[in-house]
Amino acid sequence: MKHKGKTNPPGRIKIIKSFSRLMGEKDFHSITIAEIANNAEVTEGLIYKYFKDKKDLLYQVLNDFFSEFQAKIEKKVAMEKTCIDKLKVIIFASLESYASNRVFSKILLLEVRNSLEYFNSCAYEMVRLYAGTIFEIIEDGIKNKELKPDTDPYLLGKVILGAIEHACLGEIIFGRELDIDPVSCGIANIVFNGVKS
Amino acid sequence: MKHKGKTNPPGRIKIIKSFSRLMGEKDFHSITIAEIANNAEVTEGLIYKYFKDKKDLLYQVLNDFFSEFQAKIEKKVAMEKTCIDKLKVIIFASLESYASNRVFSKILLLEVRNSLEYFNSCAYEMVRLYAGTIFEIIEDGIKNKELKPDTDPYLLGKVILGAIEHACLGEIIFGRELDIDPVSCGIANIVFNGVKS
DNA sequence: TTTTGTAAGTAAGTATTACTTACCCGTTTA
DNA sequence: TAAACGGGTAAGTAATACTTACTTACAAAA
Repeated sequence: MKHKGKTNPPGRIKIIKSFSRLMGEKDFHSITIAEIANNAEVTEGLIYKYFKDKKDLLYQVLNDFFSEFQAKIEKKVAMEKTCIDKLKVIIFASLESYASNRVFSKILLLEVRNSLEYFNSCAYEMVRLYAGTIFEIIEDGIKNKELKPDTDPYLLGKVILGAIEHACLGEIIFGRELDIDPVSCGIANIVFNGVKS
Repeated sequence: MKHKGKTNPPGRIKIIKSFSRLMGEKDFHSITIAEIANNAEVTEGLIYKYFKDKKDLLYQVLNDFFSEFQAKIEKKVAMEKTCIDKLKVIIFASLESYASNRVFSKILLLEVRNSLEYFNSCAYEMVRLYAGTIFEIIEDGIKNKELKPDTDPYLLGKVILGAIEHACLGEIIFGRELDIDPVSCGIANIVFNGVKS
């Protein structure tokens, strides 16, 4: 009997909590199903009631985190008027989320992209939405002349996303603190004004 | 009896070739040791003569690729005079290498960063060298006034690295062709001149 | 009130897979 | 000439992801 996803029973919650905790301590591959089950005080079999396999558990956890992240971003973006301010908010809020939720950022930036299944998951659907809003903001910015007319919106989007990710990658991997403010201002300054004098 | 690394026997070469071939077809985790051994026409045991474990094999292959990559970059950079031209060359050459060697880019961008062992490997040592040269070029560019004086060299380096990686990530993951020229020019244009009109 | 269906959870497997151990054989070297 | 060593094999072992068959509880239908 497979779980249909209509309810959220205590066992499932315990599994997700246990797994998230373990992801804070080590990498995905070195976490075992037995470990997750023991830690959650359920049996191994129950994990396979709620999750297709180990990776599905990873994707569902990411999906939960990303929903929250996406909602926060949308709300903050809606409060800004100009394209540049919206993008600045996205840069800041993304860095803030990555810095404050290490498990989330570890999963998103380091653990899922290596397998193609991920790109068919619900989690990836959300990521596409997030990227989509960035592209739209840029397109609007080009239309209303805030941004240079020859800007490639997709490329600019990728540059911003890549900059955000790479700027906090070291901190995420090595568990260091990240000083969000100067980093997000720095990225915005580089991308909007350029570094050539 | 462990291998000391003084020679490069045919078995070792066959293993590396076999593994590289398989990495072109699927992700690291779904490649089995048995598969690598069969494909290389050696026994599983031999793999553990030359490689500590499966991940060590991954790191050694990456190291081989990266040496080549690094040498090519260094040579091209040496031919340029200005900081901006040097950075442009790095952007172009990096994208070119990622696009022309998918196994290399898959390993570097998608398969190694999730485990801490990698950051103690020789391969990572080379990556640090590569990043180091970028930082140095930027520092020189600030000193000789090519770049704005308030530029944070480390942050700019990360933005460039992140932009390069993210700009070709989709193509690497989904095996699509990448049109290097417009992408590398586009990144350079964004980073050097900014997008604000 | 009985029955029936279903969701939550358990217990004991199985098959796969990374890794080990003990060994063989030819070349060099002390 | 024997010991050491490098390249390679064969047959294990231990661990770990995943399965299958089962129990219990409970709610709705008959």
